[in-house]
This record gives sequence, structure tokens and C-alpha cells, in this order.
Amino acid sequence: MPELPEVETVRKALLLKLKGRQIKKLTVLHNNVFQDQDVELIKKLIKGQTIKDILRRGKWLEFVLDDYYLLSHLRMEGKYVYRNVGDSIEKHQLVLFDLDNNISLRYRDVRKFGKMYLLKKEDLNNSPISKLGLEPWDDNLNVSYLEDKYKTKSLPIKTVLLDQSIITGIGNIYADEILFLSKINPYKRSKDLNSKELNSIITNTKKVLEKAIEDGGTTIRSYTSEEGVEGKNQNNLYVHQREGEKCLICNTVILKDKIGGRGSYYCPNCQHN
DNA sequence: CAGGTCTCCTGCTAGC
DNA sequence: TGCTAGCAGGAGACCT
Repeated sequence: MPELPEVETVRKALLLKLKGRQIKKLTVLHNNVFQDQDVELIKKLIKGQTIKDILRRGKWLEFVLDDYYLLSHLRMEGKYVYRNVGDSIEKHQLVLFDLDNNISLRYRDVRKFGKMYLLKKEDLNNSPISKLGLEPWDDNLNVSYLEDKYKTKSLPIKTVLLDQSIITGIGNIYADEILFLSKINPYKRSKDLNSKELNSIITNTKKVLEKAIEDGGTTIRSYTSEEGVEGKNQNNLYVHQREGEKCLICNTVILKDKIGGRGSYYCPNCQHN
């Protein structure tokens, strides 16, 4: 499941390969990727556009074209692969971008959860991106910002960390890791956190995500940044997917509960509060 | 507005 | 061995 570090890893890899390339033809094999947008119109608009840059906001990839942004969210299992123009279409390939150098960039998504939007540049403020909260490294992410956002919420901090409108980019894996390093119980209500704990969340969010980016993301199940390229951050995980194993700090057995509908792993001793 | 539930989707796995 | 029910989950829709 691609979270911020995985999306950042994908972004860098795509940029190296795609910067300056022109899109000659768009093929859409599953219209739901573009939801209720007019796919025939999108095909016309995107033809001839050059990929100027690829940016990231939270878990969104933002392809900067001449006149548009193409937003792409990988959700659970979306990934990009390279083929040659004219190669046969493989199972789960939903969108094909035929480029001017004979490369066919293909979006593959087994569960079909991923989404794309083609937007005029001036419409970025009226897109899913506009609803995102702060990037983890934003200077405005401080204790008073979190206090303000958290004080009205009675939900468990585990759930609130996944709220993309507060801090963007954190997903299920890293939420568990951030709470472990912060020594905060995932059930604790966000409004009950003190300033020391909030500060710890901010510090550890950056720390966990930076380390994961450095290691090329976490490869669990299906995530790979490029075919054949696996991240190695799974070796750094303290609690996620370690149910029944011993805490690396205190030897207590790691528990797994469902919190807010998400599998949540924690050490009941280190995170006892 | 806050929060709970449902929905999307398919591969994998536990259980018989 | 083969079948099936249940599970996994990001985020938006919908309801209370």
C-alpha cells in the first residue's frame, strides 16, 4: 500500500524516465479510473502534451503537463510499468500512455481502486489536492496546529493520523510506526494528547517517513516502485505486521486490533498510556 | 459538524 | 485437492 515514502520513490523513478516525453496517445481500458470525467475529452486534451515535471502532494502524484495537471492516486495497489508501444495489454493494465520514444507507460491496478484526474492548471484549487493538510516537513506543522485540529476529535489517534486533511501522506503502516516511536497508545483520543505527545508525533512522523524514503519505501505484499525494484524499509518496522512477535524494545508480544476498521499493531507495554 | 457505515475490487488464505 | 467465505484497505458517499 503506497504511502508518502512509496509515492515519493515512484515519483523519482518516473521523473528520471519520463521528463520531457510527449504523450502521443492515451488508452483507457477502465473508465472508472477517471470516475465521472469525460474520458473521450481527456484523450483529446492530453494528446501532444509534454511531461514537464512530476511532483507529489501527500500520496498524490502530480504530472505537470504543458496545459494541465494529471493527478494520480495509487490507492492500494496501483503502479506504473513500462512496455513498448504496441505490446499486448496485460491483465490489470487499466490506462496506457503511449509516448514519443516508443515507450508505453502503463498504469496497472489489480483492485481498480486508484484514481486519476486531468485538470486545467487553474483548477488545482478545486481538486482533491486542495483538501489535503500539511506535508510532514511543512514549517506550519507544529504543536499548536495539531492542538487546533485534534481538540475537537474524539476518535482514536490511530484513526486521526490517517486523516489526510490534517497531515497528508501517512497511511496504515507508518501510522502504527509513528505511534510506537512516540510511545502513544493507538486508542488514545486525539483530543486527550498533551503537547509533549503532539511534539513527539511531529518529530517521529518526519523521522519515520524520512527513513522510509531513504530506504526506497516499504515492500509489503505488492508494492514495488518499479518492476523488480523493492524497497527495504520493511526491515525497519517495529510493530506493523508483527502480531505475536516480540517488541524489539521490551520483548512484550505485539498485539493487533482493528481500530477504525484498520488493522493496527502496537506494543501494549511501550504504548500503555 | 462529527462520526459511523458502506462501497469499490480482486487475490490470497484459512477452513472444511 | 478443490471449493468457498472472509479478509485486506484509502478515501469518498451517504446516513444519523
